[in-house]
Amino acid sequence: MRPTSIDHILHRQPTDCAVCPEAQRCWDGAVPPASGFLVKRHAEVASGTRVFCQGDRFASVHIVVSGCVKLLEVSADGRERIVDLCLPGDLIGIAGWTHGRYPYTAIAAGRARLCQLHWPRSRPGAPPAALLERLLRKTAAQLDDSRRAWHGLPAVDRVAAFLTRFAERTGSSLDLPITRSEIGSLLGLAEETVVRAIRVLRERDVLRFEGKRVFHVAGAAAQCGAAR
Amino acid sequence: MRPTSIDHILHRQPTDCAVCPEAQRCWDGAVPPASGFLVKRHAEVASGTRVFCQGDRFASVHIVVSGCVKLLEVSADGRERIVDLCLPGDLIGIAGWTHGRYPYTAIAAGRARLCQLHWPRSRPGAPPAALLERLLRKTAAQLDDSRRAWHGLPAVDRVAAFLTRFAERTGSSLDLPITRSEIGSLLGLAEETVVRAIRVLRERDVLRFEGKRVFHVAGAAAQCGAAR
DNA sequence: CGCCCATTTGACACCTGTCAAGCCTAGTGG
DNA sequence: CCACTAGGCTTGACAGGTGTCAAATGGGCG
Repeated sequence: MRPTSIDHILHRQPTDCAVCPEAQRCWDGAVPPASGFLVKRHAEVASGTRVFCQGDRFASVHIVVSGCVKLLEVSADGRERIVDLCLPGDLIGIAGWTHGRYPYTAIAAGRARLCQLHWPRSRPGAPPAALLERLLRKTAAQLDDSRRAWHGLPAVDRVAAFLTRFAERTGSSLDLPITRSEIGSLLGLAEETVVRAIRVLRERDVLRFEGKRVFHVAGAAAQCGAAR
Repeated sequence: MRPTSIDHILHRQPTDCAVCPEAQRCWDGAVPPASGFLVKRHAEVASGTRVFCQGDRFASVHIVVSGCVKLLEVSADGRERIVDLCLPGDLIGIAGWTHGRYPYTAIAAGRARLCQLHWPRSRPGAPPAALLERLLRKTAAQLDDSRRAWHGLPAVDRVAAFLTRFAERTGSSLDLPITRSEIGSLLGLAEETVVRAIRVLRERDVLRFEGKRVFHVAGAAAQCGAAR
């Protein structure tokens, strides 16, 4: 499917997150009204929709409300790599603020809903303090998460850790919105290695296939530690 | 050497970064006076000095001014891992703000100078907006950097990328403040693999040993791409 | 139906981790 | 000054894990 841009959906007035029932998840708690938490709420977009593109001038930050967004980076030598998979509550594009341009492309993986933060255009007009504080907390948490990556773990454990984390954040029953190849790119593994790792996990009853693409994860973290 | 704590050095009055000649590097530009950029400047500490400890209650954020600080994390299964190596300009400990406790231990690797940010104690009294903005920019940049990691690269390329990045930030002649074993922990490689990778790079004339521990890196990134 | 792509499986080379041993340097104490 | 030690560094042998290549299978969609 050819990726389509998200731009045509943006003709809305800003909404104050204070009146949004889902603000709890986005901001890790309630937000006070009229303190700068203004967003444009997007309609649900189809899988493959492009939120922004690597190299585009930074415009604003997005938050994932539902679904899943993948971040793709094309490195200097031309190889494409999946940098991260963003789930509800995750910030997207904040790195572009510092650099002036987005360092990666964001594409919806499966249907997704997003909010686009209202971002001041003028240079001195930075976002208000209350918003900055939440953004900083969230970004710091994401930085911490990304450091806690799957360094040095064998392939099976890496895949198990990825699936466990994914399941924890989406519910125990999950329908993976990305291909094995993309999981491999994200984890630094070959596609075939991911397939074999998933087979091992299924044989260990850590994963159960119900129907075709629906998985069930049962205490993968515990199994992982016990079985090493 | 037994790690000593940094606490005894903290009996200083806060300094405004606006009057500091090194603020340029810390904040990526000049900072306006009296806008909340207050720090306690630490005297240079010896290698092995502990800045804060994993599990300690969050107190404040530090910035590396000179030298090098390593972040250690002891995971749930007891294994120790080097999470990151922080160089001048890097923020340390911001993750503790969100979590309430520091998620890793920070220890000086080689002599280091640090500044401790003046941090409000009371909950509503968050840092001022100008400071928050810079912190957010820096944290976002660090997040972006950490995502650009060495995923999937072969060992030689990973070590080359690490050394190149280190050299870029410290100057072309470098004296590594950490052991091969620690580099391995940081990159997710075995100590012996790091040694062999360094030997390969030396044979390729990417690295040159001058004296005993002094290296010279010559266009490792270019070599790396060309030689794959 | 026929094509395209994701998934899966097998064979095989080689990269990397593990185990073991020895060397080198700095620091320590006699 | 020298022996001694501890820890970092290096090397070798070897097995196992992982990437690569190749091919078959299956599902979705025109």
